[in-house]
Amino acid sequence: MTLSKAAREFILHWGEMGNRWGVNRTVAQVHALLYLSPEPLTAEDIADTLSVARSNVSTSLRELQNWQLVQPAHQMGDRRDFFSTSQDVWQLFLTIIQQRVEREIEPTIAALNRLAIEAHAERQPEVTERIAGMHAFLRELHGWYQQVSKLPPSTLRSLVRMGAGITRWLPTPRKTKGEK
Amino acid sequence: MTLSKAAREFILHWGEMGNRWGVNRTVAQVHALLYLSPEPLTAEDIADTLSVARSNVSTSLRELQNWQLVQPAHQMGDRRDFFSTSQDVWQLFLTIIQQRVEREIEPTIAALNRLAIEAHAERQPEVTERIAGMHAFLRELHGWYQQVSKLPPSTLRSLVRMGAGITRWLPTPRKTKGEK
DNA sequence: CGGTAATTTCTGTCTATACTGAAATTACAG
DNA sequence: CTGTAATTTCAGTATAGACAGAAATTACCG
Repeated sequence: MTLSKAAREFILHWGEMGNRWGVNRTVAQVHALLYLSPEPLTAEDIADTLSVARSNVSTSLRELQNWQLVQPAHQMGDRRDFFSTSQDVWQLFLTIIQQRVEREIEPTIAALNRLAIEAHAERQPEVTERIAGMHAFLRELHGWYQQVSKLPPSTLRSLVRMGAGITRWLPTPRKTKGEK
Repeated sequence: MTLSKAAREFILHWGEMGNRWGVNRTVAQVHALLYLSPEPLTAEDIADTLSVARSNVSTSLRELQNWQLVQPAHQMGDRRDFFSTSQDVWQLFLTIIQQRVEREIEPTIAALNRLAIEAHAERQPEVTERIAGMHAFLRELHGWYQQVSKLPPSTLRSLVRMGAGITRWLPTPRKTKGEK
């Protein structure tokens, strides 16, 4: 399969972005390709299109499936696996956040909890204070995420669209533009 | 300078986290150390404490200053630079987000804008559609961020504390727990 | 049961980046 | 200026992680 210039550049840019956020470049590229593709693709399609080894694609697809970003599907009369990803960007975004929260934020909160206790036992008031501060912050943010992520997508999107305008509706209203 | 066990583990964990999010491990460790330290430290303090080369610390500090996370300071009668970082976790968080938005999100939005036009010119309706979808999503999120990041920290924090409870106050109220 | 297509796993190689130590530069005191 | 402390730059080395290709495994056909 051959890519248009725009598609190629999109995939390259996505690989680059992935890299900056700690995601393997090939993994990000495979995902970008699937995102662009109107139909599911086989691993071989992907390898050919991106010019990477078949085995590399296999590993990347596995990784994307672990992240729940890519699903395999089958077609009648074809033994190969076809892979696809959601084309709903919000859906993708929420999945990625959810995974990173589970894999990184939650374990970190647990670790900080333990370390705050340890620092306290070691009689290190400043260190205890800082670790506890970070711990409280992550818990706060995590609590917010937990609640917000459970909202129906439409509510979530309107919250985002509202932006800071939200403060307009709060019980102790802030000054709005134009007021003195 | 010698670290307590809790401090050492905190720094190591932070380095690991940095790594997962595309930040150089040493850079993250230097920042973690400064975060824990009650007073500003010299580059040499840092190098000794973390057991890395003095030059490596120099580069990491430069990087952290570029990210506006670390500030140099001077003390009377001492020619050395002393470095410190904010101990306000919210402050740190907002700075990091701001930097990543400027360096990565904004350029990506610009690139997607260009690529959507290009894909359209290439008569690739599906590709155009997908790129435009991603573009619209990032713009939406970016607009939200722009507004919210300008709120006074206290307002921001109460929004986070409120979590999904915010929906309670909206003009077209959603069902709240307990209601039918 | 073979036989074959598809896929995964594994091992060695390669590459990008982190890191060190030395050299160069800067800043400043006397 | 000259000497010394502090810092940065730079070139070479080391290392972690990405990747390819071969071998092994799996799935399914007749």
